[in-house]
Amino acid sequence: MACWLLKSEPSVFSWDHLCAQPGRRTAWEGVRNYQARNLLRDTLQPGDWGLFYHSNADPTAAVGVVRIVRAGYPDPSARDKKSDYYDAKAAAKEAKGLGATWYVVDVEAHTPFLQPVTRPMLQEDKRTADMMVLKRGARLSVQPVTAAEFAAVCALGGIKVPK
DNA sequence: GCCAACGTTGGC
DNA sequence: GCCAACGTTGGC
Repeated sequence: MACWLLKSEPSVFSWDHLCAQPGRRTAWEGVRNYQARNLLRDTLQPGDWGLFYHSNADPTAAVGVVRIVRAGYPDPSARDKKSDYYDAKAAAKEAKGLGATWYVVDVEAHTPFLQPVTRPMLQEDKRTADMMVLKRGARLSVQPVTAAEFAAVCALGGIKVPK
């Protein structure tokens, strides 16, 4: 069972937005970075855990645990003209049967943290201080997290490590 | 709002 | 294929 950190700007899509979705689940749309795309397409698996992280936020923090509930499949927003994430080139390629460019997984809200685990908290705790999200210039929106880091963040958030 | 870091684009 | 210019991300 792998663990991940999923970044989202709460002004665009927050934990509360996720919880308001039918079934508290959603397709993790709009990732337009090849490295993150590869993880979504090839590596994330149903049953994996994710830390939902609010970037560009006040506070910038991990706010809850999500579960990956569907493995990678083509991102519907890439071919949806009405979507902010529409990608004309990718849509044309997909329409010709040449395969999708962008991928999503489905995620489901599992447990909110009792308190947000803020960036300073992550920096100060030696169990989490090496997390990728804290590195300078770490822009990857889907990041691997170790099981130990995941457990520590859950503890800091005041919840039991889900299993 | 600033700006450093990063990824992508495009001229050559 | 190189690399400068550009746009975006995201912490502060």
